[in-house]
Parts: sequence; C-alpha cells; structure tokens
Amino acid sequence: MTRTPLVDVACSIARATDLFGDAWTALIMRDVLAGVTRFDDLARDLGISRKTLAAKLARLLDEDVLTRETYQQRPAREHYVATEKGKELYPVLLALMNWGDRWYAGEAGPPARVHHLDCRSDTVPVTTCGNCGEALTSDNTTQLPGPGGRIGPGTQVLGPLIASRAGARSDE
Amino acid sequence: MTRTPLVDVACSIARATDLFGDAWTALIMRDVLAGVTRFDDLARDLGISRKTLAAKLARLLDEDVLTRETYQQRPAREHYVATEKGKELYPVLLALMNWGDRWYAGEAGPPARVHHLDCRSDTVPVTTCGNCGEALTSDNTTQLPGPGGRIGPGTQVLGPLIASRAGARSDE
DNA sequence: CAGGACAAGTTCCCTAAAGGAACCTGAGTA
DNA sequence: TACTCAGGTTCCTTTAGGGAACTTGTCCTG
Repeated sequence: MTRTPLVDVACSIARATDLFGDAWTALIMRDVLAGVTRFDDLARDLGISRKTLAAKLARLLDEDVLTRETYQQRPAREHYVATEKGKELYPVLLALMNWGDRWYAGEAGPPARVHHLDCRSDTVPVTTCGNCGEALTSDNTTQLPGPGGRIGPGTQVLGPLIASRAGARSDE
Repeated sequence: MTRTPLVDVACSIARATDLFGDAWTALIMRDVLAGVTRFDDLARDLGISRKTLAAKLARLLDEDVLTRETYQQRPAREHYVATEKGKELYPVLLALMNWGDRWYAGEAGPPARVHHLDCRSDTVPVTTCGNCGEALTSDNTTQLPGPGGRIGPGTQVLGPLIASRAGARSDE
C-alpha cells in the first residue's frame, strides 16, 4: 500500500492518525481498555486475522501504548495492558463511539452505554474547553499555528488559513 | 485488502471506525472543517493521491458527512462542506489532536493551538460527563450493554465482561 | 479566436498490507 | 507419552493505496 508516512508531518492529528488510523487499532484499544486483553480473546472477539492482530499489537507495544504483563505464573501467560499513553486514548474512543451512536444507532438504540461510576449515571461524553468548560465545536474554535508549527504536507493549511480564511490557497 | 466489513457489527466504535478508520479520512475532515474545501487544495495540502482523495470524498458524500456546494458561478465550481453529521466529528478530531500533542509534540511544542473563540483563550479539550461535567477516563467508567446490544464479532466482549470483570473469556 | 490555464476528476500500472487458514512451539496435565 | 492450550508465524491471494499522466469543460488573454 505504500502509505505516505504521516509521522513526520507537523500535525498532531496526522501523527495520531498514523498509529490510530486503521480499521483495527481503535477496536483493539477499545477491547483492551474494556478488559479483553489476551491474544486469543482479542482475535476471537474482533474477528481479526491472528497475523494482523500480532502486527497491530507489536506496533502498539512499540509505541508504548500497550505493555505486556504476566497475569499468571504457572503456565506463564502474558496479556496486554494499556499504559498511561494508551489510557489517554480513551477520550478518542468515547468521541468515536458517541458519534457512531448518534448517527448509526438503529431503531434499537445504541449497542452500549457508558456508565460514569463517579456520578452513578449513564453518560454522554461532551468535549469541552479546559478553560471555561463550555462545549467545543468547529464553529466556536480556530486553529492557530503553535510553537512547533512548520510548513509541510498536511500543514500547509496553517499559513494560508491564517492569512485569509476565505480564499485560502497555498502556492508551492 | 479485503477488509472485514465492520458496518454491521453492533458496536458504534466499529461503525465509526469503518468510515473514519483509515489514514486519510480524519485528515480530510480536519482540513474541511478548517476551511480547506476544494479538491485541488485538499490534494495539495494532504499530499494524498488524487485517486484516493476522490474515493474518500465520494464515500464521505455517500455517508452524508460532506456535501458538495457551488461556491462560484462563473466557471461553475463546487467545493466540499461538512454537514451537521460531519461537524460532529470535530470532537473526535480534537481528542485525536490532543493526544498527538501530548505524546508526540517534539521539543518545539505542538504544531497548532486550538483557540476557543467564546472564552478567548487557547484551549485544551477535555472529554467530560454530560451529566456532572467531570472528566471521563477509562477508570471511572464502565461499558454496559445498551438497548441495541447484541452478540457478534466485536461485541462479544459485552457478555463476559459484564459477567465478570476479571477472568472474561468468551466460549464459543 | 487559438492557446494556455484551472479545477476537478479518471485511468493505468505497481506495490505492499490485510485476510484466511494452516502450521509451530513450549509449558502444563491426564 | 499424548493431548491441549495460549500465543504466535508462515504462506498465499486479494485489493486499497501511491504516482503520475491523461481528460473534460470553462474561462482568460494576446
């Protein structure tokens, strides 16, 4: 497939997407965070080919999103556990799930509910501003170049966009 | 590649992932929501092959995430605009970007900042409980089967998981 | 009014990543 | 010693994605 390597693109979405942007990684992380952590269970639950699963897990270990931990000594078995970095993918999963629920839940309603243990109620995740707590939307926010900003594929948007929001057009 | 069709799996993450879980769709949506809406601009900005871009856009139109709108009459040109459904993907992008920033921003810092227009400050998105407003994490939430729940690949987790959080293991 | 520029795709060929399914290996345990 | 199970590998085939050139319909300019 010769995917364009997105890692070195100066855009955090691109970087995250490079890892997370395939059909399986999100589902693997969902399962791992939900407690399905063993190779065979993952393979069975996801219906993924064992080969692909092995590759994905290797990548996730490599990226330090998952670690392998021994969960029993006698026949020495290991399973996969989310690291801090892995756990922080949870908001991404929630957002994805929430969107899927809103737009694809059939008449039967969403297939799963998220229950917030602290307030003891089923919850709908809302992405809010860390400052004021208000919900963030594409309309009430703008992207501005940050300290690490630079021009390159996938970021050329920044320059022109800032310059003029309307007729953005990057010459090469 | 013969990807397993995830659409009919009873998991909203899977459904969302089926559309969103490829390297490009997230980046296309980022650009469209940021104001890069024309075919050529997208192709140039993303460094995506025109063929793939055409395919992705067709899919997004098909899914009603984007619409085509005429933006000038004289040489009759159209561009792509996010629908309501498309705009609601924004939280997913924010979560992805936030994660990328936290874990992949180099010494230079994140490449872009999100500015919240309402409170006039650069913001960090937080995924919170729609009820109590507290931040949601994988530790303070559980997934419970919803009204549309059913067993199948990618959802088999629900049964065992609910039954016992520890030794989950789905027999077939 | 011919020639070039643009925007927006489409077509062709090639490569590599995903799927399927069988095979492998090392440690219990009957 | 034979069997089972967890956790992977290996081999082969299919196909989405990359690159880049080609196409079509409209302007614009000399």
